[in-house]
Amino acid sequence: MTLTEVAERNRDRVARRQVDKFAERRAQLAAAALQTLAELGYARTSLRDIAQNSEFSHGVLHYYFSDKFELITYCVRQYKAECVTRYDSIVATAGSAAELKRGFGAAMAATLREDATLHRLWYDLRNQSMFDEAFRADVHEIDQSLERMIWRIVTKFADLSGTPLAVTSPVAYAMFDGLFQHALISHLGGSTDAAPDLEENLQRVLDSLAARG
Amino acid sequence: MTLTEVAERNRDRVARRQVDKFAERRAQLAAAALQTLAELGYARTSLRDIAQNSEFSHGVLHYYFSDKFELITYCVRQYKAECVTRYDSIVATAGSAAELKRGFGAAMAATLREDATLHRLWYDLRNQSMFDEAFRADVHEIDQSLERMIWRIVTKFADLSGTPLAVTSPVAYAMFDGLFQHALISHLGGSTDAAPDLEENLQRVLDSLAARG
DNA sequence: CCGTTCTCTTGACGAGTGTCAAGGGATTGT
DNA sequence: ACAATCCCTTGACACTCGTCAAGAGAACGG
Repeated sequence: MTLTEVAERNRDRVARRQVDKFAERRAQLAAAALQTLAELGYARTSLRDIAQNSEFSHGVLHYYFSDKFELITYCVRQYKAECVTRYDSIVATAGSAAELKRGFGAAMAATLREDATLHRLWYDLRNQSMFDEAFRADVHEIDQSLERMIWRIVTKFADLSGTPLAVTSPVAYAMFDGLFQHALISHLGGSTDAAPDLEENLQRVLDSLAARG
Repeated sequence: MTLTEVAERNRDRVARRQVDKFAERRAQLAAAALQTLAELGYARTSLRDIAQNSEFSHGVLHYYFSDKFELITYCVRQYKAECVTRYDSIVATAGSAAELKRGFGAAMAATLREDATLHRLWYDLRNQSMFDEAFRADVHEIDQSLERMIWRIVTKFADLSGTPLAVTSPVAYAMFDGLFQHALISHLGGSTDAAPDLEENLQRVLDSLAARG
Protein backbone atom coordinates (compact mmCIF):
# COMPACT_ATOMS: atom_id res chain seq x y z
CA MET A 1 0.00 0.00 0.00
CA THR A 2 1.51 3.29 -1.05
CA LEU A 3 1.55 6.43 0.95
CA THR A 4 -0.95 8.13 -1.31
CA GLU A 5 -3.33 5.22 -0.92
CA VAL A 6 -3.16 5.52 2.84
CA ALA A 7 -3.71 9.23 2.58
CA GLU A 8 -6.72 8.71 0.35
CA ARG A 9 -8.23 6.15 2.63
CA ASN A 10 -7.82 8.43 5.59
CA ARG A 11 -9.35 11.28 3.74
CA ASP A 12 -12.30 9.11 2.79
CA ARG A 13 -12.74 7.90 6.32
CA VAL A 14 -12.62 11.42 7.63
CA ALA A 15 -15.00 12.61 4.98
CA ARG A 16 -17.38 9.81 5.77
CA ARG A 17 -17.18 10.50 9.46
CA GLN A 18 -17.87 14.17 8.81
CA VAL A 19 -20.74 13.30 6.57
CA ASP A 20 -22.10 10.99 9.22
CA LYS A 21 -21.80 13.65 11.90
CA PHE A 22 -23.35 16.12 9.53
CA ALA A 23 -26.22 13.81 8.70
CA GLU A 24 -26.66 12.93 12.34
CA ARG A 25 -27.09 16.52 13.37
CA ARG A 26 -29.41 17.17 10.47
CA ALA A 27 -31.57 14.32 11.69
CA GLN A 28 -31.41 15.64 15.23
CA LEU A 29 -32.47 19.12 14.16
CA ALA A 30 -35.15 17.68 11.92
CA ALA A 31 -36.52 15.79 14.90
CA ALA A 32 -36.75 19.03 16.86
CA ALA A 33 -38.39 20.64 13.87
CA LEU A 34 -40.92 17.83 13.54
CA GLN A 35 -41.85 18.13 17.19
CA THR A 36 -42.28 21.89 16.88
CA LEU A 37 -44.26 21.64 13.65
CA ALA A 38 -46.51 19.02 15.18
CA GLU A 39 -47.09 21.33 18.12
CA LEU A 40 -47.67 24.64 16.37
CA GLY A 41 -48.59 23.75 12.81
CA TYR A 42 -46.93 24.83 9.61
CA ALA A 43 -48.40 28.31 9.59
CA ARG A 44 -47.09 29.31 13.01
CA THR A 45 -43.73 27.61 13.24
CA SER A 46 -40.67 29.82 12.85
CA LEU A 47 -37.03 28.78 12.70
CA ARG A 48 -36.52 30.33 16.11
CA ASP A 49 -39.31 28.18 17.52
CA ILE A 50 -37.60 25.11 16.12
CA ALA A 51 -34.21 26.09 17.49
CA GLN A 52 -35.73 26.72 20.88
CA ASN A 53 -37.00 23.13 20.89
CA SER A 54 -33.47 21.94 20.24
CA GLU A 55 -30.32 22.59 22.26
CA PHE A 56 -28.93 25.00 19.71
CA SER A 57 -29.47 28.54 18.59
CA HIS A 58 -31.43 29.63 15.56
CA GLY A 59 -28.40 30.37 13.40
CA VAL A 60 -27.30 26.76 13.27
CA LEU A 61 -30.27 25.83 11.12
CA HIS A 62 -28.71 27.64 8.19
CA TYR A 63 -25.51 25.76 8.74
CA TYR A 64 -27.22 22.41 8.25
CA PHE A 65 -30.02 23.43 5.90
CA SER A 66 -29.83 25.85 3.02
CA ASP A 67 -33.19 27.38 3.82
CA LYS A 68 -36.47 26.79 5.57
CA PHE A 69 -37.93 24.85 2.71
CA GLU A 70 -35.10 22.34 2.64
CA LEU A 71 -35.47 21.84 6.38
CA ILE A 72 -39.17 21.15 6.13
CA THR A 73 -38.73 18.89 3.14
CA TYR A 74 -36.13 16.93 5.06
CA CYS A 75 -38.52 16.69 7.99
CA VAL A 76 -41.27 15.37 5.77
CA ARG A 77 -38.98 12.67 4.40
CA GLN A 78 -37.88 11.69 7.88
CA TYR A 79 -41.51 11.47 8.91
CA LYS A 80 -42.25 9.21 6.01
CA ALA A 81 -39.49 6.77 6.91
CA GLU A 82 -41.10 6.31 10.29
CA CYS A 83 -44.58 6.07 8.88
CA VAL A 84 -44.67 3.64 6.05
CA THR A 85 -43.61 0.51 7.88
CA ARG A 86 -45.90 1.08 10.79
CA TYR A 87 -48.35 -1.72 10.09
CA ASP A 88 -46.15 -4.12 8.22
CA SER A 89 -45.62 -6.34 11.25
CA ILE A 90 -49.37 -6.69 11.63
CA VAL A 91 -49.73 -7.75 8.02
CA ALA A 92 -46.81 -10.16 8.35
CA THR A 93 -47.86 -11.87 11.56
CA ALA A 94 -51.61 -12.05 11.14
CA GLY A 95 -52.71 -15.64 10.67
CA SER A 96 -56.41 -15.09 10.12
CA ALA A 97 -58.70 -12.47 8.67
CA ALA A 98 -60.19 -11.81 12.10
CA GLU A 99 -56.77 -11.35 13.65
CA LEU A 100 -55.67 -8.99 10.88
CA LYS A 101 -58.85 -6.98 11.24
CA ARG A 102 -58.44 -6.68 15.00
CA GLY A 103 -54.75 -5.81 14.76
CA PHE A 104 -55.39 -3.18 12.10
CA GLY A 105 -58.15 -1.51 14.06
CA ALA A 106 -56.18 -1.58 17.29
CA ALA A 107 -53.03 -0.20 15.69
CA MET A 108 -54.86 2.66 14.02
CA ALA A 109 -56.65 3.53 17.23
CA ALA A 110 -53.36 3.40 19.13
CA THR A 111 -51.53 5.73 16.76
CA LEU A 112 -54.52 8.04 16.78
CA ARG A 113 -54.03 8.43 20.50
CA GLU A 114 -50.26 8.42 20.70
CA ASP A 115 -49.21 10.26 17.56
CA ALA A 116 -52.12 12.63 17.17
CA THR A 117 -49.99 15.75 16.77
CA LEU A 118 -47.78 14.11 14.16
CA HIS A 119 -50.82 13.04 12.19
CA ARG A 120 -52.29 16.50 12.21
CA LEU A 121 -48.95 17.78 10.94
CA TRP A 122 -49.16 15.34 8.06
CA TYR A 123 -52.60 16.57 7.12
CA ASP A 124 -51.37 20.13 7.47
CA LEU A 125 -48.50 19.55 5.08
CA ARG A 126 -50.66 17.64 2.64
CA ASN A 127 -52.98 20.64 2.64
CA GLN A 128 -50.09 22.99 2.02
CA SER A 129 -49.29 20.95 -1.06
CA MET A 130 -52.62 22.06 -2.51
CA PHE A 131 -51.47 25.67 -2.32
CA ASP A 132 -47.71 25.35 -2.75
CA GLU A 133 -46.53 23.29 -5.67
CA ALA A 134 -43.09 22.88 -4.11
CA PHE A 135 -44.52 20.42 -1.61
CA ARG A 136 -46.45 18.33 -4.07
CA ALA A 137 -43.79 15.86 -5.12
CA ASP A 138 -42.82 14.83 -1.60
CA VAL A 139 -46.37 14.79 -0.33
CA HIS A 140 -47.55 12.72 -3.23
CA GLU A 141 -44.78 10.20 -2.67
CA ILE A 142 -45.77 9.77 0.95
CA ASP A 143 -49.42 9.57 0.01
CA GLN A 144 -48.68 6.76 -2.38
CA SER A 145 -46.65 4.93 0.25
CA LEU A 146 -49.58 5.14 2.62
CA GLU A 147 -51.96 3.96 -0.06
CA ARG A 148 -49.73 0.94 -0.72
CA MET A 149 -49.62 0.21 3.00
CA ILE A 150 -53.40 0.22 3.21
CA TRP A 151 -53.63 -1.87 0.08
CA ARG A 152 -51.31 -4.51 1.56
CA ILE A 153 -53.65 -4.79 4.51
CA VAL A 154 -56.81 -4.87 2.42
CA THR A 155 -55.53 -7.45 -0.04
CA LYS A 156 -54.15 -9.65 2.71
CA PHE A 157 -57.50 -9.45 4.44
CA ALA A 158 -59.33 -10.49 1.30
CA ASP A 159 -56.81 -13.24 0.82
CA LEU A 160 -57.21 -14.57 4.34
CA SER A 161 -60.97 -14.38 4.28
CA GLY A 162 -61.20 -15.87 0.81
CA THR A 163 -63.47 -13.17 -0.62
CA PRO A 164 -62.86 -10.98 -3.67
CA LEU A 165 -62.43 -7.24 -3.28
CA ALA A 166 -65.08 -4.73 -4.25
CA VAL A 167 -62.86 -1.64 -4.34
CA THR A 168 -59.77 -0.25 -5.98
CA SER A 169 -56.67 0.78 -4.08
CA PRO A 170 -57.24 4.56 -4.30
CA VAL A 171 -60.82 4.21 -3.12
CA ALA A 172 -59.87 1.99 -0.18
CA TYR A 173 -57.15 4.44 0.87
CA ALA A 174 -59.41 7.46 0.51
CA MET A 175 -62.10 5.86 2.63
CA PHE A 176 -59.81 4.76 5.46
CA ASP A 177 -57.99 8.06 5.33
CA GLY A 178 -61.28 9.90 5.63
CA LEU A 179 -62.28 7.79 8.60
CA PHE A 180 -58.94 8.39 10.29
CA GLN A 181 -58.93 12.11 9.62
CA HIS A 182 -62.37 12.62 11.06
CA ALA A 183 -61.43 10.54 14.09
CA LEU A 184 -58.33 12.68 14.50
CA ILE A 185 -60.29 15.91 14.41
CA SER A 186 -62.76 14.52 16.89
CA HIS A 187 -59.98 13.22 19.13
CA LEU A 188 -58.12 16.52 19.17
CA GLY A 189 -61.40 18.25 19.85
CA GLY A 190 -61.55 16.43 23.15
CA SER A 191 -63.73 13.45 22.35
CA THR A 192 -62.79 10.36 24.34
CA ASP A 193 -64.86 8.16 22.04
CA ALA A 194 -62.87 8.93 18.93
CA ALA A 195 -60.34 6.11 19.27
CA PRO A 196 -62.74 3.28 20.15
CA ASP A 197 -65.23 4.49 17.56
CA LEU A 198 -62.51 4.52 14.94
CA GLU A 199 -61.46 1.02 15.89
CA GLU A 200 -64.97 -0.27 15.44
CA ASN A 201 -65.68 1.63 12.26
CA LEU A 202 -62.46 0.50 10.61
CA GLN A 203 -63.32 -3.14 11.19
CA ARG A 204 -66.82 -2.67 9.87
CA VAL A 205 -65.63 -0.94 6.72
CA LEU A 206 -62.88 -3.48 6.19
CA ASP A 207 -65.51 -6.18 6.32
CA SER A 208 -67.70 -4.38 3.83
CA LEU A 209 -64.87 -4.11 1.31
CA ALA A 210 -65.04 -7.82 0.68
CA ALA A 211 -67.81 -8.39 -1.81
CA ARG A 212 -70.61 -10.57 -0.54
CA GLY A 213 -72.59 -10.87 -3.75
CA MET B 1 -98.74 59.88 15.37
CA THR B 2 -96.75 62.19 17.60
CA LEU B 3 -93.61 64.04 16.69
CA THR B 4 -91.46 61.87 18.89
CA GLU B 5 -92.87 58.80 17.21
CA VAL B 6 -91.94 60.17 13.81
CA ALA B 7 -88.49 61.03 15.09
CA GLU B 8 -88.07 57.55 16.47
CA ARG B 9 -89.16 55.91 13.27
CA ASN B 10 -86.76 58.03 11.29
CA ARG B 11 -83.94 57.20 13.65
CA ASP B 12 -84.77 53.53 13.34
CA ARG B 13 -84.91 53.69 9.61
CA VAL B 14 -81.60 55.48 9.45
CA ALA B 15 -80.07 53.07 11.89
CA ARG B 16 -81.34 50.14 9.89
CA ARG B 17 -80.05 51.60 6.68
CA GLN B 18 -76.67 52.13 8.29
CA VAL B 19 -76.70 48.60 9.59
CA ASP B 20 -77.60 47.34 6.16
CA LYS B 21 -74.86 49.33 4.50
CA PHE B 22 -72.47 48.15 7.18
CA ALA B 23 -73.46 44.53 6.74
CA GLU B 24 -73.34 44.88 2.98
CA ARG B 25 -69.78 46.14 3.01
CA ARG B 26 -68.79 43.47 5.49
CA ALA B 27 -70.12 40.86 3.10
CA GLN B 28 -68.37 42.52 0.21
CA LEU B 29 -65.04 42.55 2.04
CA ALA B 30 -65.58 39.00 3.22
CA ALA B 31 -66.09 37.95 -0.38
CA ALA B 32 -62.76 39.51 -1.30
CA ALA B 33 -61.20 37.79 1.69
CA LEU B 34 -62.64 34.44 0.70
CA GLN B 35 -61.28 34.78 -2.79
CA THR B 36 -57.85 35.70 -1.48
CA LEU B 37 -57.80 32.94 1.10
CA ALA B 38 -58.85 30.42 -1.50
CA GLU B 39 -56.02 31.61 -3.68
CA LEU B 40 -53.18 31.85 -1.20
CA GLY B 41 -54.21 29.66 1.72
CA TYR B 42 -54.59 30.64 5.34
CA ALA B 43 -50.88 30.61 6.10
CA ARG B 44 -49.91 33.13 3.43
CA THR B 45 -52.87 35.51 3.35
CA SER B 46 -52.33 38.92 4.92
CA LEU B 47 -54.84 41.69 5.41
CA ARG B 48 -53.02 43.69 2.78
CA ASP B 49 -53.47 40.85 0.30
CA ILE B 50 -57.17 40.82 1.03
CA ALA B 51 -57.51 44.57 0.67
CA GLN B 52 -55.67 44.44 -2.64
CA ASN B 53 -58.28 42.00 -3.93
CA SER B 54 -60.98 44.50 -3.01
CA GLU B 55 -61.39 48.10 -4.11
CA PHE B 56 -60.34 49.49 -0.75
CA SER B 57 -57.17 50.00 1.21
CA HIS B 58 -55.95 47.79 4.01
CA GLY B 59 -57.00 50.12 6.82
CA VAL B 60 -60.70 49.71 6.08
CA LEU B 61 -60.65 46.13 7.27
CA HIS B 62 -60.29 47.33 10.83
CA TYR B 63 -63.22 49.61 10.35
CA TYR B 64 -65.53 46.72 9.51
CA PHE B 65 -63.88 43.96 11.51
CA SER B 66 -62.37 44.20 14.95
CA ASP B 67 -59.44 42.02 14.06
CA LYS B 68 -58.20 39.42 11.63
CA PHE B 69 -59.83 36.57 13.50
CA GLU B 70 -63.29 38.12 13.31
CA LEU B 71 -62.84 38.67 9.59
CA ILE B 72 -61.90 35.08 8.96
CA THR B 73 -64.65 33.78 11.20
CA TYR B 74 -67.13 35.89 9.28
CA CYS B 75 -65.75 34.53 6.03
CA VAL B 76 -66.14 30.96 7.23
CA ARG B 77 -69.76 31.57 8.14
CA GLN B 78 -70.45 33.17 4.78
CA TYR B 79 -68.84 30.18 3.11
CA LYS B 80 -71.05 27.85 5.04
CA ALA B 81 -74.24 29.60 4.00
CA GLU B 82 -73.34 28.97 0.39
CA CYS B 83 -72.27 25.43 1.00
CA VAL B 84 -74.88 23.61 2.95
CA THR B 85 -77.76 23.85 0.54
CA ARG B 86 -75.72 22.90 -2.49
CA TYR B 87 -77.25 19.49 -3.06
CA ASP B 88 -80.68 19.99 -1.59
CA SER B 89 -82.30 20.49 -4.96
CA ILE B 90 -80.89 17.17 -6.10
CA VAL B 91 -82.35 15.42 -3.09
CA ALA B 92 -85.67 17.14 -3.57
CA THR B 93 -86.12 16.51 -7.28
CA ALA B 94 -84.72 13.01 -7.61
CA GLY B 95 -87.47 10.55 -8.43
CA SER B 96 -85.48 7.34 -8.43
CA ALA B 97 -82.42 5.90 -6.75
CA ALA B 98 -80.53 5.84 -10.03
CA GLU B 99 -81.36 9.46 -10.74
CA LEU B 100 -80.29 10.51 -7.28
CA LYS B 101 -77.05 8.60 -7.61
CA ARG B 102 -76.27 10.16 -10.96
CA GLY B 103 -77.17 13.65 -9.81
CA PHE B 104 -75.07 13.31 -6.68
CA GLY B 105 -72.01 12.11 -8.54
CA ALA B 106 -72.36 14.73 -11.24
CA ALA B 107 -72.84 17.56 -8.75
CA MET B 108 -69.82 16.56 -6.70
CA ALA B 109 -67.66 16.23 -9.78
CA ALA B 110 -68.89 19.62 -11.00
CA THR B 111 -68.09 21.43 -7.77
CA LEU B 112 -64.73 19.69 -7.67
CA ARG B 113 -63.91 21.35 -10.96
CA GLU B 114 -65.55 24.70 -10.47
CA ASP B 115 -64.97 25.43 -6.79
CA ALA B 116 -61.67 23.66 -6.27
CA THR B 117 -59.93 26.58 -4.59
CA LEU B 118 -62.84 27.16 -2.22
CA HIS B 119 -62.81 23.51 -1.23
CA ARG B 120 -59.11 23.53 -0.50
CA LEU B 121 -59.69 26.58 1.67
CA TRP B 122 -62.28 24.65 3.63
CA TYR B 123 -59.85 21.81 4.22
CA ASP B 124 -57.19 24.32 5.15
CA LEU B 125 -59.40 25.95 7.76
CA ARG B 126 -60.57 22.61 9.10
CA ASN B 127 -56.93 21.72 9.54
CA GLN B 128 -56.25 24.97 11.34
CA SER B 129 -58.96 24.02 13.79
CA MET B 130 -56.79 21.09 14.87
CA PHE B 131 -54.09 23.53 15.94
CA ASP B 132 -56.10 26.56 16.95
CA GLU B 133 -58.98 25.98 19.30
CA ALA B 134 -60.54 29.31 18.37
CA PHE B 135 -61.61 27.86 15.02
CA ARG B 136 -63.07 24.65 16.37
CA ALA B 137 -66.61 25.76 17.13
CA ASP B 138 -67.31 27.25 13.70
CA VAL B 139 -65.53 24.48 11.84
CA HIS B 140 -67.38 21.82 13.76
CA GLU B 141 -70.70 23.44 13.02
CA ILE B 142 -69.97 23.45 9.30
CA ASP B 143 -68.73 19.90 9.46
CA GLN B 144 -71.97 18.79 11.03
CA SER B 145 -73.97 20.63 8.40
CA LEU B 146 -72.06 18.84 5.70
CA GLU B 147 -72.57 15.53 7.44
CA ARG B 148 -76.31 16.15 7.59
CA MET B 149 -76.31 17.05 3.92
CA ILE B 150 -74.59 13.78 3.01
CA TRP B 151 -76.92 11.90 5.31
CA ARG B 152 -79.97 13.35 3.58
CA ILE B 153 -78.67 12.03 0.29
CA VAL B 154 -77.74 8.63 1.66
CA THR B 155 -81.02 8.05 3.46
CA LYS B 156 -83.05 9.24 0.48
CA PHE B 157 -81.09 6.87 -1.71
CA ALA B 158 -81.76 3.95 0.61
CA ASP B 159 -85.39 4.98 0.73
CA LEU B 160 -85.75 5.15 -3.03
CA SER B 161 -83.94 1.88 -3.63
CA GLY B 162 -85.79 0.13 -0.82
CA THR B 163 -82.66 -1.26 0.89
CA PRO B 164 -81.57 -0.77 4.50
CA LEU B 165 -78.39 1.16 5.28
CA ALA B 166 -75.19 -0.52 6.45
CA VAL B 167 -73.46 2.58 7.82
CA THR B 168 -73.92 5.35 10.35
CA SER B 169 -74.05 9.01 9.44
CA PRO B 170 -70.49 9.88 10.62
CA VAL B 171 -69.00 6.94 8.75
CA ALA B 172 -70.83 7.78 5.54
CA TYR B 173 -69.69 11.40 5.75
CA ALA B 174 -66.09 10.46 6.53
CA MET B 175 -65.93 8.10 3.59
CA PHE B 176 -67.40 10.50 1.05
CA ASP B 177 -65.30 13.31 2.44
CA GLY B 178 -62.18 11.20 2.09
CA LEU B 179 -63.05 10.40 -1.50
CA PHE B 180 -63.68 14.04 -2.30
CA GLN B 181 -60.55 15.28 -0.58
CA HIS B 182 -58.31 12.85 -2.43
CA ALA B 183 -59.99 13.76 -5.69
CA LEU B 184 -59.40 17.43 -4.91
CA ILE B 185 -55.71 16.89 -4.24
CA SER B 186 -55.39 14.92 -7.42
CA HIS B 187 -57.34 17.51 -9.39
CA LEU B 188 -55.25 20.40 -8.12
CA GLY B 189 -52.16 18.37 -8.87
CA GLY B 190 -53.07 18.52 -12.51
CA SER B 191 -54.89 15.24 -13.02
CA THR B 192 -57.64 15.47 -15.61
CA ASP B 193 -59.10 12.14 -14.48
CA ALA B 194 -59.89 13.29 -10.96
CA ALA B 195 -63.40 14.54 -11.63
CA PRO B 196 -64.69 11.62 -13.75
CA ASP B 197 -63.00 9.14 -11.40
CA LEU B 198 -64.66 10.79 -8.44
CA GLU B 199 -68.03 10.67 -10.15
CA GLU B 200 -67.70 6.97 -10.76
CA ASN B 201 -66.30 6.15 -7.34
CA LEU B 202 -69.01 8.07 -5.53
CA GLN B 203 -71.73 6.10 -7.27
CA ARG B 204 -70.02 2.81 -6.54
CA VAL B 205 -69.61 3.61 -2.87
CA LEU B 206 -73.14 4.91 -2.59
CA ASP B 207 -74.34 1.60 -3.99
CA SER B 208 -72.24 -0.34 -1.52
CA LEU B 209 -73.70 1.51 1.43
CA ALA B 210 -77.01 -0.21 0.95
CA ALA B 211 -76.77 -3.62 2.56
CA ARG B 212 -77.19 -6.50 0.19
CA GLY B 213 -77.23 -9.33 2.73
C1' DC C 1 -75.65 76.20 4.91
C1' DC C 2 -73.12 74.62 8.80
C1' DG C 3 -71.80 71.00 11.99
C1' DT C 4 -71.79 66.20 12.79
C1' DT C 5 -71.28 61.67 11.67
C1' DC C 6 -69.89 58.14 8.59
C1' DT C 7 -66.15 56.08 5.38
C1' DC C 8 -62.01 55.50 3.91
C1' DT C 9 -56.86 56.51 3.21
C1' DT C 10 -52.46 57.20 4.74
C1' DG C 11 -48.65 56.40 7.37
C1' DA C 12 -46.62 54.83 11.18
C1' DC C 13 -45.55 51.59 15.33
C1' DG C 14 -43.58 47.43 17.35
C1' DA C 15 -43.12 42.70 16.92
C1' DG C 16 -41.71 38.80 14.38
C1' DT C 17 -39.82 36.69 10.13
C1' DG C 18 -35.98 34.30 7.07
C1' DT C 19 -31.48 35.06 6.00
C1' DC C 20 -26.74 35.84 6.44
C1' DA C 21 -22.10 37.63 7.87
C1' DA C 22 -18.61 37.98 11.42
C1' DG C 23 -16.29 35.81 14.73
C1' DG C 24 -15.17 32.74 18.78
C1' DG C 25 -13.92 28.22 20.45
C1' DA C 26 -13.29 23.55 19.77
C1' DT C 27 -11.43 19.92 17.03
C1' DT C 28 -8.58 17.96 13.85
C1' DG C 29 -4.60 16.93 10.60
C1' DT C 30 0.21 17.21 10.09
C1' DA D 1 2.46 22.84 18.57
C1' DC D 2 0.71 25.20 14.85
C1' DA D 3 -2.56 25.91 11.19
C1' DA D 4 -6.72 24.79 9.14
C1' DT D 5 -11.14 23.38 9.37
C1' DC D 6 -15.45 22.60 11.58
C1' DC D 7 -19.32 23.88 14.55
C1' DC D 8 -21.99 27.08 16.64
C1' DT D 9 -23.42 31.79 18.60
C1' DT D 10 -24.42 36.36 18.17
C1' DG D 11 -26.25 40.17 16.19
C1' DA D 12 -27.79 42.49 12.53
C1' DC D 13 -30.33 43.24 7.88
C1' DA D 14 -34.45 43.93 5.16
C1' DC D 15 -38.95 42.73 5.08
C1' DT D 16 -43.84 41.64 6.32
C1' DC D 17 -47.24 41.34 9.65
C1' DG D 18 -51.51 43.07 12.51
C1' DT D 19 -52.95 47.06 14.52
C1' DC D 20 -54.13 51.66 15.23
C1' DA D 21 -54.21 56.83 15.17
C1' DA D 22 -54.77 61.02 12.54
C1' DG D 23 -57.08 63.14 9.30
C1' DA D 24 -59.38 64.06 4.62
C1' DG D 25 -63.54 63.98 2.24
C1' DA D 26 -68.29 62.59 1.51
C1' DA D 27 -72.95 62.10 3.32
C1' DC D 28 -76.28 63.60 6.15
C1' DG D 29 -78.77 65.94 9.80
C1' DG D 30 -81.23 70.09 11.27
